[in-house]
Amino acid sequence: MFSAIKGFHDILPGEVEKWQFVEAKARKIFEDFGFSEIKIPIAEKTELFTRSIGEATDIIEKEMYTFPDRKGELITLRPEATASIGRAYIEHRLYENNRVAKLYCIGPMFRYERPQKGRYRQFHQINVEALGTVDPIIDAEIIAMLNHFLIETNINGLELQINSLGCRDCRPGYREKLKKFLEDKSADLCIDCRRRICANPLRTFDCKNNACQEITSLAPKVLEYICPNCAENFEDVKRNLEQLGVSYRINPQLVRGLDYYTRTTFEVVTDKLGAQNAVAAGGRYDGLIQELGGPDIPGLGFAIGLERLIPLIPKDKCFSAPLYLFIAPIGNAAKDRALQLANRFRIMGIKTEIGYEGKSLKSQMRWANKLNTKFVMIIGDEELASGRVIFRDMESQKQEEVEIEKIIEEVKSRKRNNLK
RNA sequence: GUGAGUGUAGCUCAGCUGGUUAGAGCACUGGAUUGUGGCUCCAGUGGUCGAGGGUUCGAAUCCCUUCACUCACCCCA
Repeated sequence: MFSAIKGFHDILPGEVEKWQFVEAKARKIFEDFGFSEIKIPIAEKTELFTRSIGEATDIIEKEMYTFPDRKGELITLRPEATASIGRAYIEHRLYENNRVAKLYCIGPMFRYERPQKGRYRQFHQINVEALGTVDPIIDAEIIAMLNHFLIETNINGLELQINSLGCRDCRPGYREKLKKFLEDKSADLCIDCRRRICANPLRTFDCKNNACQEITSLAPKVLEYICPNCAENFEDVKRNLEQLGVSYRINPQLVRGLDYYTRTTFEVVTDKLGAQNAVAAGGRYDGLIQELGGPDIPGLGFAIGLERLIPLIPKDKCFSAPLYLFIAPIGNAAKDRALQLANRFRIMGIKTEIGYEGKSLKSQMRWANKLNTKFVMIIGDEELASGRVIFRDMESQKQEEVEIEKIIEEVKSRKRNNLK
């Protein structure tokens, strides 16, 4: 017997309705905010990711699904979407006609990690990117949009945290200061943090070790070292968020894992998910497009982790359209007729189901009940002969014999009047 | 990659320190109700007890190996 490969999951009916709900909400809201959907390949040349994400990150070092294609070229299943969107943006010169490109993208990502709660090898993100402006208005706009989206999905208990990481001018200086601080204390740091000092000192802030946290809480904070431009920029973002009524908490220890982030960063966390608590996260990446070989164009964006968002959504908010009609045939001749009738209803846009396999009427009624249908149409030899079928209202338990054509007309007119 | 926990029916789980025919609830099928759902009652279908090896008169139970899943570290959405 086959099972899905480790860390890959099926999303079954009953669960998939939440996904549809979330995706529909995202599309509607993002379009209202002026974003357009972009569909991009799930695989890219490996170098695109090694260039953008950062050589020292775990994603590049050990988490990518990389393989040679038939000609020996290295291909990678995308571990994140921003690099691909950046590539598409440059390749199709989306910067030429539009001053600002506002894009979103929904789809799977792949990282070869050990699966655990909220972390899978194939996982799904909704990505949002705005390329082409440094205006801090758009930082606030995007965060406000994310905030609005999360409110609309009926999730509570989320916290929005923001920070600024500085720009390419001021970040290196801060990085060195932090590095020096950590080197002095390295004897008291855990083994992972000692490794981080060189690889990515900012990430020591994310360590869960108590001793490390005590030390990093005393470490110099980015916000104290960013240049006046970055500081002013951050003030603009905060002011705009306040004016939009978006509540946030400044977390001076908030850093991002990917190398390309600059200036504004943000993260939405929950306490209901266990260790993987970031539901959505993002920030600015002003150097990325140039790094990928494009013009020096700034950008920012965020990603929502759907496997993390969806468990938080109350189940009763999402359901598929209710079944309107269940046709229960008795006998083979009735089955053919049932199929023809069902087809007519379905073409009219009426959600209709049929009983299969010549099951007993009792069994079909049970099934119809389970499907929560509004009406059941019973059609057997007698009905076939008379041209009148039994039409049963499941809720009121009342049923009547009606001519087939009459029912079709009746349903049609109800649909016209939007009575379902 | 490291650590811990769990694998018994389609699902959720019982099964005591090894003891002979492996259980319950839900679900499914049939009947009570000859062609009528939800409630009730009765009956039935369904299991190589994750896999392999070992100890033993005897293993779902103890030991070893292995696989899978889960959670945590790491990493990150």
